[in-house]
Amino acid sequence: MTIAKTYSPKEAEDKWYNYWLQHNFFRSVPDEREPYTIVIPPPNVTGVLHMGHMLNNTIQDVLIRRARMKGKNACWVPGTDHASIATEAKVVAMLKERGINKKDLTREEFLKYAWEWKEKYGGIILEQLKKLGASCDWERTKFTMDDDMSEAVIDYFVRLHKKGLIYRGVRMINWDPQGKTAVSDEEVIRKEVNQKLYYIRYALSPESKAESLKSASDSELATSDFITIATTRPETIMADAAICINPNDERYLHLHGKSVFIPLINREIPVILDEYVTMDFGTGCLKVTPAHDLNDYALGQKHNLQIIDILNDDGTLNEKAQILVGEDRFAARKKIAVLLEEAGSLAKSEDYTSQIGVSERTGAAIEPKLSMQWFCKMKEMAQPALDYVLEGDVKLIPDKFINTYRHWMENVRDWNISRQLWWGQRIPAYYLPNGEFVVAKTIEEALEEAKQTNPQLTLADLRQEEDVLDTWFSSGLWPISVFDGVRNPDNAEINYYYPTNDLVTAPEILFFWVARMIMSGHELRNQKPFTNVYLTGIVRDKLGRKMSKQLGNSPDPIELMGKYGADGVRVGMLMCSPAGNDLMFDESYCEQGRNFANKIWNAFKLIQGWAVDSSLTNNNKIAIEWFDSRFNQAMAQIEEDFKQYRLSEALMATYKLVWDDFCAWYLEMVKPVYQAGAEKQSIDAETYAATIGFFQNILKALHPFMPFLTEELWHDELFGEREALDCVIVAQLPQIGEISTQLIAEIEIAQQVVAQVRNIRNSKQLSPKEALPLAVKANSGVDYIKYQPIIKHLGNISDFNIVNEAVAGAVSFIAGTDEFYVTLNIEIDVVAETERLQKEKTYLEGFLRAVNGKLGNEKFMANAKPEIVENELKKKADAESKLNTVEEALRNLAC
RNA sequence: GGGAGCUUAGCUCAGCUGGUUCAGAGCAUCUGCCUUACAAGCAGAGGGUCACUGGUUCGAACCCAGUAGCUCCCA
Repeated sequence: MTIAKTYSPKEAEDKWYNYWLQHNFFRSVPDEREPYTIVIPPPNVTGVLHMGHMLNNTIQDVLIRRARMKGKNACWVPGTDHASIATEAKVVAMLKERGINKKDLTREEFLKYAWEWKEKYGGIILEQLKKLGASCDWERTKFTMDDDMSEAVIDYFVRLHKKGLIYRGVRMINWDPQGKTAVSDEEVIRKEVNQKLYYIRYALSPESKAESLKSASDSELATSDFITIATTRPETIMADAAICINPNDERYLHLHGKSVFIPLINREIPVILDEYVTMDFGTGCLKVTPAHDLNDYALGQKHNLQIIDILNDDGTLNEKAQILVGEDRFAARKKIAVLLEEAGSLAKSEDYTSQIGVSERTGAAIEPKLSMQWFCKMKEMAQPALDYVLEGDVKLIPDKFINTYRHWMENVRDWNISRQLWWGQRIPAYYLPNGEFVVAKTIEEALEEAKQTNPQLTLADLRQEEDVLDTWFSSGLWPISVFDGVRNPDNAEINYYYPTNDLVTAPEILFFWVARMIMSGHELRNQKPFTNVYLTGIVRDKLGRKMSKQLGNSPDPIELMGKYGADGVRVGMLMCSPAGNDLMFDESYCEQGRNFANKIWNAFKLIQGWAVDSSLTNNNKIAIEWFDSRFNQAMAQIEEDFKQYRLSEALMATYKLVWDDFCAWYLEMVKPVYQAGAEKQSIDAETYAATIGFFQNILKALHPFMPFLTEELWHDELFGEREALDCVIVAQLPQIGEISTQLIAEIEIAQQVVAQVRNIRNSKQLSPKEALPLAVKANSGVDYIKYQPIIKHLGNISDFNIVNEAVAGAVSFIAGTDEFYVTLNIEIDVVAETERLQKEKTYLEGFLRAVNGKLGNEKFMANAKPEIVENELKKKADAESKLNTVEEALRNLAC
């Protein structure tokens, strides 16, 4: 391999991704190994890759690659969902550009265009995932509207309907006037908006007026002539069915049993009494509009009020409004305010902020609307789905989401599953001429069933429901349907892969999706769909704002990978992503990732420059033994981090192992002194072999995080000839070997010594090239002779002596509990040195006091666990020993 | 309005069962270095009243109560 100075990811990425594909490394088929399965949260087929996907899929890829390297049969199933509202909206827009109006098309014609659109743009996001390195089994790619997937959805619908879990009914639903469809409660986003609160006068009817004269209070809100209501929606007054007041409201006692006229259209409506009305909001008089408000609807039901729906499906006013017919609801609001003003019915208007619901998909203000819809009963389905989580069969990571989950599941309302769209699975309900319907998988089966009540019926008499099912209804089956487990519940694949292991998704869709998969898993298989749900945070910019197209604060993932390399971006994403917490993303994390890749590249370059000289003996036995221990220690730590899904910590442990332990210490310990003129630097055979072995293990440890760089280096000739299938992607992670904690601890002291010497050089402005003499007066059991070569080499020490007495006139420092002396050729600043030592002495004395305080405290001795007491005793001994050393050093300085 | 969570260094976060020489990491900052792997680097350093107030305890970043600020979910 030719040696570039820096790692350039571009070629490596394309090369190795294709290589992996060619050799089927992502492919999984059931075998005798333990399966490890992840199903991708299917991205919206209309989508393009954003930072949320990057995070989500990086995590999945790390998990799946690691599983593969642990000998599991790793299967990551990719795919997309059909996103009915979003996709239909895009197709409608596309048609509009071509001058085609959806209304002029039949359902079949429209679907043809929609599929055409899907074929053209639908695969983009999956292609983008490949750039990231996603090791999905692409042969398994699924789309929620594939024939088999749709069939599963229909089967499931029929099944739930048979069990009485699906019903049809009139309900107040969330209507999206732009998408012209109902949306579920979960798809409505609450938004704070500035509105106006209009105060409108309703005239009392003549007989009401005559009577009320007697009892009228002097309230200006309700004189003998009118009462005033406050509303944010004056355009709906034409749909009013009553005015409601609180029976306890003393201001309005005179209105009990009276009636009033709606302004402008002069329709008479009753005044009703209900404690529901808040007396201190607005005027205490509430206009009741059952067709256009959820609460008013309930009130209307209770008081048996008329329902007048004055809105069309697109949000314009219909004839029932009598005035402003054909105007959009928002235009009508402005116009009616003017009309009311002119009519003298508008008392005043004031600014008011309140929350309104907007459609998650189209952004349109949601219109509460009465409509016949299909519903899925949630109570029965929610209970077992809640139990899976509460009993720990399904683990939410982090577990703080259990509370949220429980709260939602315990307060869940029936799920509106019908959508007034064409793009999706059409509900398999068939209406008979008499208005009844049958639910069946096909029209033929429906006819069979219908014939049981009316044998005369033919296919032509049946009319299929126009609505399609909510996309979540199909994605709720995802972990089962991708393995064909709905249609063929006992097939080999579903039995092998299901339940899946880990699901990686966003907390935002805990209910939309996660809960519903648990429900369908329970319903269809009496099993959980997955064991662990890893909930990622939302990717925000460094100001904490959610990344969005409108703000333009989201970097383009593809450009980002071009700039920092896929590995760099993966590292960058993971570095700042503790589970369940939002991450404040900043490009500098990717930069750090890129720098890390470069560091590894250069460490490799160093080793590449070595050549074995068999005449040399191995002087690096301790270094080798030490790094071996450190490596094993780190691997154990990383294993633990993964068990707890602390991915960012696992990455950081790997990062430090490579950068600090391997590059900064190990390589510096063993690296041959530069031999001028030599093409390669001579090194003994044992050190060379050990180092290459370490490097290879490091590549394995790094691979899940940085697949491309590691694969690139894995195939270098440095490691000898490789078989075609000998790739790090399928290499097995090293077994965790023995860890000598003593060796690690002692090397740590040696490292401290080296750092202190360097520090002295630095602070005295001495050149690193100037070798210094060092002496140690050891109280501890550390065998410094053993570490002498390392300390001498790394600290650039001329002589390293072990002494029994303090060295006069030297700068001293403490490492561990031992005192070290560096003799300098320059005058020692006695004052500064004394001050430094004095400071240390004060600290140690304080520390010792605290420890002695504890040990002298009867309650502490009585209550603390024995090992804690023992520890305190050790602290005491150590501190006393150090204090002696410092005091001695001070005495030395004084003379 | 109801519920949940968060607040630790300039930034992003660890800190497990209250007890290690426990106040940590990475980045950023500062100082000195173009030292034959790497300036995308090396060597070293500084930086925190653990949001605030009280309580429990021999001992509190950690447990409890209250206060403030922030975030999310539901209505």
